[in-house]
Amino acid sequence: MADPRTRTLASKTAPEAAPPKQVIDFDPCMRCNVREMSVCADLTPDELEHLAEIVTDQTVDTGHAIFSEGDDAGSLFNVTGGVVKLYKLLPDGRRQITGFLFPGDFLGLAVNEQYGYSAEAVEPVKLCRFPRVPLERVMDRYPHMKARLFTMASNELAAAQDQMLLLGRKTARERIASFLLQLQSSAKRRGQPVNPVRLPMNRGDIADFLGLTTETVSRTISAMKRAGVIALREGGNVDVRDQDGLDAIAAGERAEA
Amino acid sequence: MADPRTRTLASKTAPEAAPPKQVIDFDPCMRCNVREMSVCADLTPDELEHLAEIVTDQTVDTGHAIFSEGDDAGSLFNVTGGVVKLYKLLPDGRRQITGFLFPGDFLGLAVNEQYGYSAEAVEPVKLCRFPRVPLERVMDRYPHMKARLFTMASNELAAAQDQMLLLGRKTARERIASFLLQLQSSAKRRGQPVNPVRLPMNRGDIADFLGLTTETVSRTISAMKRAGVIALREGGNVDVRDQDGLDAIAAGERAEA
DNA sequence: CGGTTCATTGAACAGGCTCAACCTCAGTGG
DNA sequence: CCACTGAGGTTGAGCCTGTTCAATGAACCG
Repeated sequence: MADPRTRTLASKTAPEAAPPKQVIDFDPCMRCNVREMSVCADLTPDELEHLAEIVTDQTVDTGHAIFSEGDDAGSLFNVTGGVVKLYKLLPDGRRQITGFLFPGDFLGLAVNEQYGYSAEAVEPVKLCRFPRVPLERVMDRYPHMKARLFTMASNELAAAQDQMLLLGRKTARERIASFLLQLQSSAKRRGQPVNPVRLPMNRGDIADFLGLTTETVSRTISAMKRAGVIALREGGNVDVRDQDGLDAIAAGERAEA
Repeated sequence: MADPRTRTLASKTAPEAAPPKQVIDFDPCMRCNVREMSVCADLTPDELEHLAEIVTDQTVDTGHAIFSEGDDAGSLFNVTGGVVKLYKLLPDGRRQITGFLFPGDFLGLAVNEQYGYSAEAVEPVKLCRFPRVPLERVMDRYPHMKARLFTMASNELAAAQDQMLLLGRKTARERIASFLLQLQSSAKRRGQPVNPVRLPMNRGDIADFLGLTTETVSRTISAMKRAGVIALREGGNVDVRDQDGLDAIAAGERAEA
């Protein structure tokens, strides 16, 4: 059994047959804290082992790039800790953040062999990295992993359509409220407290996500604070004081208040 | 063989075992004029036959809905003629068009059993309709059809990200120019003339796609006409007179002119 | 501490919106 | 044949939301 990654399935105990450069750790995927909500959900221990053979862990510090638009799209990534922002730039530097990623989310889908957007750490990030080619080989063996990837891409597409509605048609106040609700439901999905809402990104990032300026974001948040809908906690986190009010604002009702 | 659509694959000649209501036409997919650029590209005649068993043709008139947001997502569709718009609404009627679809494009992906957006005919549309459940059965047999669907969804996602950049960060002039370039490249991909550009949708639709108002769309087009970048032809089609100028405007260069 | 980054607030500005009038054109019916 | 109608498109005038420019405050850190 020269290569455990060929179609002849490797036995469960094959560390001695691994590439000599490093000892393969079969455990990281088994121990993965976000597996159940990631692209790796529903995999059998057997399948996880094959994944573990090709995966490498990676850490990225705040403000550092994971990859940049136009880079060769050599890998897919799964966020296991921290927060990532995805963005596109115009030649003159205007920036649009297309999404924030949290533990369990994946990134790296590309259409033309190249990434269509840049990815950067909002706070210290832990990732697992799947080199594309061997990953595809594994997924060819396990179609339901491909199906899972497809489901997650579909969810991303739906989120992108919501964001288009926000960017094209909502007011600044509605955008901020919608954003807070997004963070709440994202936290809920990951089993984290919905209140207070953690806001790991700075005002500039929020602005570039919502199609506004930092000043407008700041002013709008201040106004909602003044109105008693939210309150600011330490660390810049947001305490939602009037959930119904927030929901109403996001839905486009409640012009004042 | 009571039902040819069970997992036991139907033989090649089974029209007598078909539902009595209508004679199955094995040809429509073989004759399909957009197959090569659709989700059905690269299928073998054998696979096409199985598709043909579940597909039904459909026609939708201008202004009529194909489905609406919240409907049960029972089918996927492939556009074979005409133009479709996809959109989302806010409770007060504000509308964001998330995309225009042309022959070869597909629609109907859904996340929760329900469509997340509405689809309507911009001009008379011809569709082929794949009921979801039998389609998934067929795709389970032919994984590369699933792969093709995944590729097209990825392309859609990339387009959505471009659109977010447009909606969040581009000026009205840049949006119009980008839109015209989009139509050009879409026409090119389908082997249609790039100039003049056909504009089958009205000003209101363009506005709701670009996050503007009809007035701003109209004024901006008039300004570009005055500047000699474009000219209007009959049918509302647009003749691009200065392609470099249009490219420059879309890229954010050229503040005046 | 001094320096740097991020957030907040103020004042003036402007791009695109709102409201409104008018034009064109296709269809329709007297 | 022409008047009438209605929808879509264009243009104008004034306004408003969010931007720009600028100053100040707050937190962090070597």
